[in-house]
Parts: sequence; C-alpha cells; structure tokens
Amino acid sequence: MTPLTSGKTRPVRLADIAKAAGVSHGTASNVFARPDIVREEVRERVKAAAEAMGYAGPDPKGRLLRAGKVNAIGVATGEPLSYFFDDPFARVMMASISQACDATGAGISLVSAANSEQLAWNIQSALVDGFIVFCMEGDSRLVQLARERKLPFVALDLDSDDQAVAAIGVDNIEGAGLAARHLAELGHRRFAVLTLPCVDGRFGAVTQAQVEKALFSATRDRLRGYFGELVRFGIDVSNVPICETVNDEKSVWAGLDHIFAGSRPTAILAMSDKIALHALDWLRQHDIAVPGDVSIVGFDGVPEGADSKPPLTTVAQPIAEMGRRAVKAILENDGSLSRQLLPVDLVVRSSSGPSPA
Amino acid sequence: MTPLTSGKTRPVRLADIAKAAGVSHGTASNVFARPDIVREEVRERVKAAAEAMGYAGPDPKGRLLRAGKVNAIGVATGEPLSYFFDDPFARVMMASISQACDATGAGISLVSAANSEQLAWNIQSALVDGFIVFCMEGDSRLVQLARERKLPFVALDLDSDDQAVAAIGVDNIEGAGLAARHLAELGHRRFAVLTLPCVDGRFGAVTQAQVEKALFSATRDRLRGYFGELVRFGIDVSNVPICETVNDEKSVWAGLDHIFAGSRPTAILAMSDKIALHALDWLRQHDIAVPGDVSIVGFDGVPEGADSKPPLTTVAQPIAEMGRRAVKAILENDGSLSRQLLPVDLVVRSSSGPSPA
DNA sequence: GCCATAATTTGAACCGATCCAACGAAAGTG
DNA sequence: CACTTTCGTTGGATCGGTTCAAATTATGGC
Repeated sequence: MTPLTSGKTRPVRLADIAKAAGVSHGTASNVFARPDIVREEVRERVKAAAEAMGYAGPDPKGRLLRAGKVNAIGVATGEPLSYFFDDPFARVMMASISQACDATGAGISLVSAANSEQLAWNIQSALVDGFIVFCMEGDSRLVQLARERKLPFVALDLDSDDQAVAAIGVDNIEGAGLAARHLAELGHRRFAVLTLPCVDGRFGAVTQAQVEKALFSATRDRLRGYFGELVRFGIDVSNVPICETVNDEKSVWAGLDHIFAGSRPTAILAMSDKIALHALDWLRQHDIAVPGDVSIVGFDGVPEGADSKPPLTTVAQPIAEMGRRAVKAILENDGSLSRQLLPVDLVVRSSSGPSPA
Repeated sequence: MTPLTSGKTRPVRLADIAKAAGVSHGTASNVFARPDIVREEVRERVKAAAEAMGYAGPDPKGRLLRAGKVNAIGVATGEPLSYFFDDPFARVMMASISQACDATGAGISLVSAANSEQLAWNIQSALVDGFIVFCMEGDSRLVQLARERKLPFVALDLDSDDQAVAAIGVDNIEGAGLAARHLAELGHRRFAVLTLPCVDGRFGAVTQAQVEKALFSATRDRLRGYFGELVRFGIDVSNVPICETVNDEKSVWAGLDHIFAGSRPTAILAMSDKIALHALDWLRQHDIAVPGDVSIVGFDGVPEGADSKPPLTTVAQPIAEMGRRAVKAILENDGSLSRQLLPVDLVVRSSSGPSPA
C-alpha cells in the first residue's frame, strides 16, 4: 500500500545477513566492528549480502545495550526546548558545553517538555550518560527526577540548598553585593530592585519580608547581597521598591511603571542582564537618560550587554567556565564534585555613572 | 576504595528486584510500566524492594531495544556543535525545530564532530528516530552518511542536486534575483558580490567562469540569480567583482578591501545576512554611508538584520516554516516528501536606497 | 460447594547487537 | 608424521528491559 517502501517489511538485522552470507552472527558482527580479523573473502561476502539486502549497518539500539555507554550527555531544563536557542545566558552556556563535548566527541541531548508529566517521562527515558540540569528557577522537581536516574549529574546555578546535589554556580551574595556597592560608591542613594521570580507564577511588587521567604535561593541570595551592601552604606532599605519579574519584557516594563510611579530612583539593580536590557528599552522610551538620570547594573554578563545602548554594567558570571566544568564533571564522574562556587566579576560599562543628585 | 559509592557494584536490574520481591520479572516490569494492572499489595512490595536496593527505575537502554522508537530526532551538521548556538540562521532554525519537537514531546540530539571519521561514527551510532541535516556547505558526505542509516531523513537547504534526497529549501535563483532587481530598480549599475564559499577551504576573488563550477549548488544558484537579473538590466556582469568569503568577519573584510581597491561599487549583493552585517561594520569603519554611498542587500532574514545600523534589506527565507516542515517530515515519515521549495520574501529596510549616481 | 468469569501472575520469546571461550583448520616445527 | 601455533569461525551468553499467551488465583452467582 505504501507507495515507496515495501509494505510491512521488518528491517534487516545482522542475523539476517549472516544467514544469507552463510556465516555465524558472530562473524557478521565482526565484519562491521573489527573487519581486520575476518578473512577477506568472507568479509566481502558478508558485505555483499548486506548491500544486497539493504542492511543499514549495525543498529545502535542493539549495540547500546551491550556497550552501556551512550556517548551523549543530556542537558535538561524546565523551560521549553527553544530556551536553549533563545535565551542569551543559555546560549553562551550551551556554546561552552558543546565545545567541551566536541572536544571529547560526545553528543548532546536536549531534554525538556511542555507539561510536567511529560518532563518526568522525558528525563526517565533520556538516553544519556549523565545530566546537566539548568535549574534557573529552582525547579527542584527537575533536579529530583534527574538524580533518580542515578547517572552522573550536575546542576547549573545552584538553586537548591541541598548540599548533597552536585552543582556549579557563583556566589550570588557576593555578586549582588558588588553591584550594589558599585552604585553606592557612585553616590546613589535612591535604589530600586528588579528581581527574578521569587515564587512560581506571579510578578509585581514585593516586600522585604517576602524576600526572605523567596523560594529560589539564587533570587534570595542576590537580594540579600544587594541589601546587605546597601545597609552598609546606611541606606534605608525598607524604602527600596522591589519588583518581581519573570525575566521578560512585559513584566519588566510593568515593574518599572510601578516603580517610577512612586519616588524616582537613580539606581536600578537588575537581577539579570535580560531584565536590565528590557529596562534600558523602557527607560529610553520614557526619555530617561542612562546613566545621566538613572544608572542600572545587570547580572550574568551575556554578550548582548556589551552591545546595548548604552553598554551594560553587569556582574559577569564565568558562564563558559561553568559549562566546561559541568561537562568535565559529567564525563569524569569522579564523584569528587559536590558544589563549586566560581568567582564573579563586576564589568563596568556605560550604564552606570555618578548619581545626578 | 571509592569514597562515596561502593566499589565495583553493578547497578541493580529489574530482575534483581523481582527476585528480591519474590515476583517474576514480568510482574516487576508491570509495576513500572502499567502499575494499574498489578495488585496493590504486590505493587507496594516490589516498589519497596526497588527502594531498598536503590533501583534507578527501568533502564531506557533496555526498554529502547524492544520499543524501537527513541523519541528523539537528530540534528546533524558538519560544523562544530556550537554552530547551533552561535550562528543566527541556525538558531532561528533550531528554535523552530525545538518548538515543533516540544509540541510532540520529542527530544533533540545534536550530532556533529570535529574531524570527519568521528562524524561518521557519530552519525552511525546516533540514537535517533530520524535526521535533519544542516548541509549549508554541500557536505554531501554528511548527507550520504545520514541516508545510510535508512531512517527518516531530510536535508535543510538543498545543497545536493540529487533529486532523490528529501530536502527543504528555498528557490535560491529567485531569491537572489529579487535582491538584484531591487537594487537595479533603485538605479544602481555598479555592483559587487560577496559570496559564500564555492569550493572548500579558500576565499578571495572569483571569476565568472569559476561560478558555474561552484561546488555548492546553493551558492551557484544564488550567483546565477544575481547575474541573471543584472544581465536583464543590461549590466556588464563581466566587470562585477565577486569575492568569496567563508561567512566570517575576516574574509568579508578582506573581500571588501579587495573590491574597494578597484572601481567603487554602489551596490553590494551579500549572499548571507552574516556577510552583509560584517560588511556593514566594514563600511562604517571606512566612513562609507549606507545607503547614501553604497546599498547592500543580504540573504536569509535573520533577526539581527532588523537591529543593525542601518537595518538590513534582505531576502528572507521562511526559516521557522522550514524547521516546522522538517520536523513534520521526520515524525510523519509518510515518504511523500521529496523536495520542497519554499517562497522567499524580499524585506526592504534601510540598507538599500537610490543609487547616488 | 461447584462452575463460569474476571483479575493477576508467570515464564518464555524477543528486541539487535557484542563478546568470548571453545573449536576446527591450516601452517609451522622438529 | 605427530605436535604446537596461529588464524578464523562458531554459537551460546549477555546487555535490560517489554510483551503476550497460558497458567493460576480470586470473585461471583446460584
């Protein structure tokens, strides 16, 4: 019925061509796996049979079971798959991960899913030798599932507080402190904070009290870093507006609408470069000069920050290094890794300047 | 000896816990695959045994062999893996592919390799249900290898002339013609062309005669499209300088150095947006106004072109649609697809204007 | 208490290869 | 010619599950 391929034809297996060539399946296997140990005459006969029967070569599905190793590492996220290609942070990270994989010849499997049952199944059935998990928003379920596979595992951006999970990340408190101090030293006293999500599925204004209850430790730590440093400069942090965003334009703009409706800050602490970049757009549209009227400092150090107008001052994470280490941890799997805290770097560009006051 | 995990301990298998729980492996399998058909008491007993023995759940490696389907599609390229995350065209394509995969719950395996033996092995042993091949530069070996797997297969950017390979692409002749006509209608008469590679591993000036011998049909077709249209406008194409690039800054700049050393063109036909974008940088550095002194039209329609200074006029490919169709072709594998030519779209922005003459 | 019917469980077969101990044949040695 | 090597080949075991027909046990009706 099918026009091109012959009906219900089961694909030819190694055993089929062995029979056709009149050799044992062991020998047939050798023809493909170690041609050198098979007598030439036999080898050619088997190859001819394979050719004649349209054999596609040893099926990796079969080989896999015996070999044990897939030779691919899985990269998982709670976001949709396109996150890997859209998000600037993810892209830099993935570029680094993929370079490390190329160097060792390992492949990469991208794992994700829209809904969460799907996710569970995808993680459980992923054919990989280990997992690198992007858990930007404290997707502890993801970490949990990945760990249950009992494969080499490492979480990126240590959102979990569980000391037992292997993770690579940066000192968020220190990084945030760097940003806050930078602005405070420039004379700024009126601050506003644009945060990443604290709890799932909402955004808007947040109170100080809620900060400490923040679900995601990365968010919480950065907030702590910001405020710890501001307090040190004698700034009344209870007056600092905090707006939660979901790292997209809409929520950032809404946050800024809210913030600038009150007393105008001269300095904005943005918890990601993406937030900062969206903020820059908002400020430009509202004819607020950066850094003339308002200074802003991002977090992450994505390449886009260097090309924005104005170029973004930010707390750069060693993204490429994190990726490299993650791959190394998976491939070596010496069990030595538990958590690694990498240093951050304040990159001062043109989005921050002296306070106008 | 190993500090954390107990020595050489073989991972527990389903059979192990079946024995421990005193049930057959068939039942043990059902506990995980179809819990509902197992009596609750037995189910709990097996689960308890699994828990106690540290069973990681049914190993997908085992399941795979019987199931047959991997539930992942492979995306292959001759470039390094990081190409998927660095290149603008690839990124848009991958974003589209990944959305289509998300929608059906399929995973994505990225396949590549530095050297070409590695490539062969990687393709041959990739655990995928089908291949989407990025063959931007006529990597016919890649196509060949992928086809030998006898899995659903589709090439992106039909570089092969072989009508038998399933491929999705655009009409390069028409697209290039659109670009050339656009500029000619604006009054331009002095043209220069910046091409993608014609043959492997070189770049620099090319003669008309070499064009027809171009190895890669996409390149050749675009050149034909350009010149076909220019001839139609009575332009002496033998005087049009053609410079081959490898789609990077260095080769584009070298090409422009060469071109502008001769008689200055007022219009540049760039065979990719990346080339055009690099050219824009070069022109800016040389204080040549765009489109005041020189107009330029790209090819591809990547998002970066919309944000460049000035925004780039380009021949947009329906990249997202191509990705969607590719995934559809793999997943449905109805064998109906052979080659699809999608329409291109001339997007006029500010990098092209009337000839200064 | 007996039999039909439904609910569970069993165990063999299978998925498609690789690996390896054992074996047979050809070649080399004294 | 008997005896050891060397080379190539064989076929069974294995990898870790899933599936299904058949066997077993449980439930229900009368």
